[in-house]
Amino acid sequence: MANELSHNIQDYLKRIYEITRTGQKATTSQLAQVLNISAASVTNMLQKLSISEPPYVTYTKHQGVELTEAGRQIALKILRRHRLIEHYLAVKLGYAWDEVHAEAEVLEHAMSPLLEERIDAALGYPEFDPHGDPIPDSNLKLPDIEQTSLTALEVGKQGKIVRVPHEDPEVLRYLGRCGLRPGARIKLMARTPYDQTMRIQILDADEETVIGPSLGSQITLAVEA
Amino acid sequence: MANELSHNIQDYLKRIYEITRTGQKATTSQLAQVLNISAASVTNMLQKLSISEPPYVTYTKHQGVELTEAGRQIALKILRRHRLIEHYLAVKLGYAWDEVHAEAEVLEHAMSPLLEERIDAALGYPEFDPHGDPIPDSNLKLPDIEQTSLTALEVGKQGKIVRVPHEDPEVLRYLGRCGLRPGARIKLMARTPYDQTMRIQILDADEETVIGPSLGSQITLAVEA
DNA sequence: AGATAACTTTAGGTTAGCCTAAATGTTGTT
DNA sequence: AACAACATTTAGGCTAACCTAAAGTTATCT
Repeated sequence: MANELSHNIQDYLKRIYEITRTGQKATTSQLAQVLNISAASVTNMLQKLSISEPPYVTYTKHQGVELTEAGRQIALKILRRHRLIEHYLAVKLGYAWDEVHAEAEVLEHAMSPLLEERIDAALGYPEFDPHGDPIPDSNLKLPDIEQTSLTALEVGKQGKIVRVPHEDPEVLRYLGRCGLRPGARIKLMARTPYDQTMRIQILDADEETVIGPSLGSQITLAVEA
Repeated sequence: MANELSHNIQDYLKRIYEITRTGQKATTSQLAQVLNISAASVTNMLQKLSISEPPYVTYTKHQGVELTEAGRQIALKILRRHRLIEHYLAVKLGYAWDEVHAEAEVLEHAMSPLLEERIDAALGYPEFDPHGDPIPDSNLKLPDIEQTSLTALEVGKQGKIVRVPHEDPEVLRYLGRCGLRPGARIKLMARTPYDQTMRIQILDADEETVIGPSLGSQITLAVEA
């Protein structure tokens, strides 16, 4: 299993990375949901990934998985490709903000190291993709910056939107219409006590919009002083 | 089987197209060789392709296959993508002449119609790829031009190299060193009687080179008056 | 603590695409 | 026209990923 991992396995590792980024373990059913396959199939694969040589995840029954260092490297490599492709499509081929994800999802598995390098160079070795996500460099190091989610922001504070990772183009377009795009500077005006609905001012456009916590938790921003 | 054909099947159809382009049928063993799999597996697949709905090939035992119209459409679509990608990589990402094929071979199966259109547009809707191969347009029509192979050229006549379809980068580089690149104008000076070795003058570079019939038959050119 | 709900695992099965070995068919040479 | 050499087909198997149904485990609520 050492040499070329299947697309499938790469996808598993990518998803596990995404889920565990915040520190929690990735559970069987979470993975079944995001991969849109049965939980039984996930269990099978997780067991395989944990006994492979090298192991890509640490697995404990009923407890979910975490990535090993080997697994993390793979996940970061895919992530790098994904974000480079997104960036490239947006900048060089005129893709809309909401069209890049689906295309990148496929191309990330079909890309040679040479193409990765050429695209990176053509973009001038960017640090962030059009969603605002950081792009791991060729040594798979991520520029780590301090970020909060919109739900964690204090009322009255302001920040710049850095990431809007939703995969659904419709949601992306909706957020775009609200002014909630990567790069936009916003200020949290109010948060209602029980349902945590937030009133937000788009600073540069002089507009206001409203967002609930389920979407808001997925919006990442860099807090401004 | 009507909707999304597997990469594998697309590859089969592409190969059959290439082999049958000159009018002959594609045999089991020819396919086994170019696909680098066993003849038995090929037979299996050909039978599947001939009884699918719609059928993609017409198959007669021991006689090989030909593409149906449905099969031809698929093959041309792949071919179009392959050549667009080759062209794009060469022109926009600085790929060398011998690096484009391998990358295109993978990407052609991972490309959305949108990407195909964008790349086509970015290149200005080209008619030929960097190997000199014609690119089917978005309706899958090929610009058909009169071409001969080097082995069929009369001694003393001259022409422009249009296609050097060899997939092996080493061979491509070798041909390049000899001056036998797409676009080069050449003149056939002599052909030896028994082994058909050819002496060729590279017109614009004022060089001469020698080539045997096995390689020469793969070089396509447009005869000049 | 016991019951139920929610989640996870096991067991057994499917499909696509490949393989090898053995059987059968075709063709070219004498 | 026979037969060797080669090509093709059949038969039986393998692996990767998926599935469903049933069994087992953990968590929650009273």
